[in-house]
Amino acid sequence: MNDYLIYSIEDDEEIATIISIALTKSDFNVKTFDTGESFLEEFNKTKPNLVLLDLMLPGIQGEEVLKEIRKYSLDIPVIILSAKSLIEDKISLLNTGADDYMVKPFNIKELISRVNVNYRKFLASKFKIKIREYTLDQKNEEFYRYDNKIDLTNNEFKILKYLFLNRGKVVSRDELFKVIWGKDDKSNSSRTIDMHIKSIREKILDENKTFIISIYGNGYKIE
Amino acid sequence: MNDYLIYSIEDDEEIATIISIALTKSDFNVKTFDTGESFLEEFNKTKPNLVLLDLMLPGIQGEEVLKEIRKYSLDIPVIILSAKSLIEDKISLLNTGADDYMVKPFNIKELISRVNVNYRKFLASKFKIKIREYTLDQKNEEFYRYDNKIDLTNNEFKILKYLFLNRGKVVSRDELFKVIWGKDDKSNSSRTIDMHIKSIREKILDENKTFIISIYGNGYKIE
DNA sequence: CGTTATTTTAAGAATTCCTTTAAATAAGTT
DNA sequence: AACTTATTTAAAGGAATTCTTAAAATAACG
Repeated sequence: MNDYLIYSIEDDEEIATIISIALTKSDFNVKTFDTGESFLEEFNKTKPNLVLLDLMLPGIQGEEVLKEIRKYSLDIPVIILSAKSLIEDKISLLNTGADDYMVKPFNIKELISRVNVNYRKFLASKFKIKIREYTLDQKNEEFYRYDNKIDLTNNEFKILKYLFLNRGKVVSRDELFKVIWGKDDKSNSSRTIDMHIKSIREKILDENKTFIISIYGNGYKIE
Repeated sequence: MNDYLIYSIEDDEEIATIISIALTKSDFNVKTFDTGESFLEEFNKTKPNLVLLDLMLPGIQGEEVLKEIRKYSLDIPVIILSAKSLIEDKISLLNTGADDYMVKPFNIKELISRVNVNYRKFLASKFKIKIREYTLDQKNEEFYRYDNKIDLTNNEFKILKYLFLNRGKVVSRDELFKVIWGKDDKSNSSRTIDMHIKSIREKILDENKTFIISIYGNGYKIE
């Protein structure tokens, strides 16, 4: 299975099964939801790479679901799958931020092709890690706040990358020394890491220390 | 009119007119062609930002046109507009590299919406200049060969950017001095620009000097 | 073949980045 | 509140990178 996670929101069990089987055969990782509510609950925990969204759902409607997704991310592609063939609906949804719109009944192979259009683009962005308004690009060793590049020095970038890769975990100074400088010693005396953290915080506009958090007696972490 | 250039290939005069008027109203810059041949001739001179492509054309067929476009560029979005509603056609074209597929008769407002989906993405990539296998990103001050970032120093980047912006024109050392160092003097004695050119050529793998070309007695240029 | 321009090599100057030190502030403990 | 320990900050010297210059080697032109 490849690492492309697709959430499918579809209350018609038969259609949901067809979608799930076809995408799985194409090696995608699919998870199906029968309501917008159950999708959003999971969405708040784990973000998918692509969303297939039915419009007419029991409970919260598809359009509202799309708006919720777009509040969080402008990047996750959303393909609308709907029995509503009215042109007004299509236009409205595309303008609300949907990437594509297919009218039911649709051909499953066409759906796969349209998913693949987005998967191609995903492969190019694979090396990017996003946390809050920040994006760290491992491949090109770049760092962004919103769409703006921030120039970091070599060591600054390495430290930040290690914190990104260990999101949620407290990283000690000793650990950073081992990983970035490749040495075991000088842990207690030197304040050089603290200095780098300081200049990173300045550059990325985190002077309140809410992004890179100091854990007294233990090190630093990013939530 | 905005700076988004759309080529529409459509032999049905009535449809062509509708498309042209609607896109123009939405502030796009549209140029219409009634054959694949006439389109390709113009395409070889000027690249559009997006292509609307009818499949059934007199002479060369739409699918062949798409392949020609994709030989040159994987980036230019192509939306297929076709009376062929067979699912096999859709899938085949999407897999050949089309970004979208609309079946005729289509609603013109939906077309506009789908064009806008691509226009949004274009706005983000506006600051990139591509020449041969190289991409120069003015916004983030980055330089790429194929997909790989090349680190340039400040002055190296400025010189290369000026050559990119003046593609085809011979740029003298005096001109570079004025523009990049802001001074008029020291033109004849110093060899510092030559040194920068040398290290740029090394970094971007142009040691044969076929990309940055030396014009004896006049300066440098990029074709 | 002689002249002039460009490329290359090498080394010193300038700038940027890294590290250390010491003082100031903040966090936890009794 | 006072004490202890940790973190942050400011400043300065050392290290590394980038820029500039000079001079020799190579290439282009008439």
